[in-house]
Amino acid sequence: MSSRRTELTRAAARLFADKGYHGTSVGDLARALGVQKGSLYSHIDSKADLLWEVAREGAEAFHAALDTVPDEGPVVERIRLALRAHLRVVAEQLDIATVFVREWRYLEGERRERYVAERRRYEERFRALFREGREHGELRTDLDDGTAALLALSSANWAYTWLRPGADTDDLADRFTALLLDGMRGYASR
Amino acid sequence: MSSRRTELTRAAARLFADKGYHGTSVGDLARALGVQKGSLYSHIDSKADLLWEVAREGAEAFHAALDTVPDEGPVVERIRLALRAHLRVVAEQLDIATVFVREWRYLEGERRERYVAERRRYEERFRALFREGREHGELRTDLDDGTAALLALSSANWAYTWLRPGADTDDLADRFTALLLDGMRGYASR
DNA sequence: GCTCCTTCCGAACGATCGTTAGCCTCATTG
DNA sequence: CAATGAGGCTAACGATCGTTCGGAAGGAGC
Repeated sequence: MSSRRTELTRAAARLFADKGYHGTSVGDLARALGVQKGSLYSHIDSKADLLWEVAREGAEAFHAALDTVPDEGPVVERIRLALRAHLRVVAEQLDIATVFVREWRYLEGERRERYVAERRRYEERFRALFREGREHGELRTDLDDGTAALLALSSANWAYTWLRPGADTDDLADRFTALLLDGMRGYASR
Repeated sequence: MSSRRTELTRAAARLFADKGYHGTSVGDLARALGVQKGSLYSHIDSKADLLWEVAREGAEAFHAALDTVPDEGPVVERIRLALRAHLRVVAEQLDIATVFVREWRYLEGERRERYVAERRRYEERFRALFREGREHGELRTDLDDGTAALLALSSANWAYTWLRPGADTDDLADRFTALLLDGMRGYASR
C-alpha cells in the first residue's frame, strides 16, 4: 500500500475518532492531507472503504495483542496479560481503537456482518479465559463466568474514553486485575 | 410541553441512539412523526435543540436515580443500590441512556460545557462512595479508590451496549457488586 | 361569529454532501 | 527519449442537508 494511502487511513482514523464517521466529510479528510477532495478518489472508491479499513486494522491489532497471551499457565496470570494487551492497544492506537469500539456500527451490508463476527470472536476469546478459570478451580467454582467476563470486558471496552496515550497501561491493567480477582472489600470475605 | 413536542423528543432519542446524531436527518425525524420536515420547526428552533434536550433528560434521569440512594448506612450497600439505580435507568430508558453516554459529544458551545460539568458531577458522586468506603474501612484501606470507581463506572457506562429492556437489572447489579466486592479468585486471597 | 394559537403543508432556500470526469504534472521505467 | 502510471487539479454532478416562509386547517376561548 502506498505511503499516501497509509496517511489517508491514519487521517481517517483520527477524524472518525474525533468527529465521528458521519461527522467527518470527505472534504475534512482531504484537508487533513492538504489536497482537494476529488483527489482522494485516486486512493479509495468510497468513504465507506476507509471506515472498513480502520475497523479491520482495529480487529487485527486486538487479536494480535491477544495472540501474545500464552495458551498455558495459570489462568489468573493470563487474564492479567490479556488485560495488559488490550489496554496497550488502546493507548498506543487510540484512534483505531475508538473506531473499533464506537464507530464500527456505521459499517453497512456484508462488511458489518463480518465485523460483528470478528468482534464476537474477540470477546469470546476473552470469555473463554474466565470459563477455563472457573472449570480449573483457579476462580471460584460458583463463579458466574459470563458476568465476570462482562465486567472485565466493560473495563476494556470503556477504556478508549479515558485512557490517554503514554499512560502506564501495564500498571493500570494489573490494578484492574487485582481488583477483579480479590475484590475491594475490607473484611474477610462475603 | 405539548404532547406533540414530547413525541418528537422521544423519536429523537430513539433515532439518535439507533443511527447516531449525524446519521439522523431532520427528514428521518419528520417521517417518524408522519409529518413534513418543515413542520418540525413549529416545535423546535434547530436539530441541535433535540440533542440537548435528550442529553439533559438523561442527566436528570441518572441523577434522580442516584438520589434514591441514602446518604447513610453501609457503603457497600449503597454501592449496590447505586449500581442498581444506574442499570435500571439504562434498561428502562435505553435510548436516552445511549444518547447520554455516546451521542452527547456532538453538543456544541456552552451546552457541551454544561453537559460535561453535569456528567463529571455524576461520576464524582459515584467516586465519592468508594472514597468513603475506603476511609471508613468498609473497603480495604489500601484500596486505590480511583481505579475501583473507574472499574464500577466502566461496567455502568458500557451497559447501554448490551443491556436489553426488560432485563432483571437488580439481579445484574447485585452480581456486579458481589464480584467487585469479593473478587473472583478461588483461593484464599492474593 | 370572530379571533387566536397550534400544527402542518408545500415549496423553496443556499450550503454541503459523496462522487465522477477530464486534464495536467512529474517521477519512474523500459 | 518515449511510455506509463500515480497523484494531483478544477469543475461539476445530482442528492440531500438543515432551515425558512407564507398560507391554510381546525379547535379553543372570548
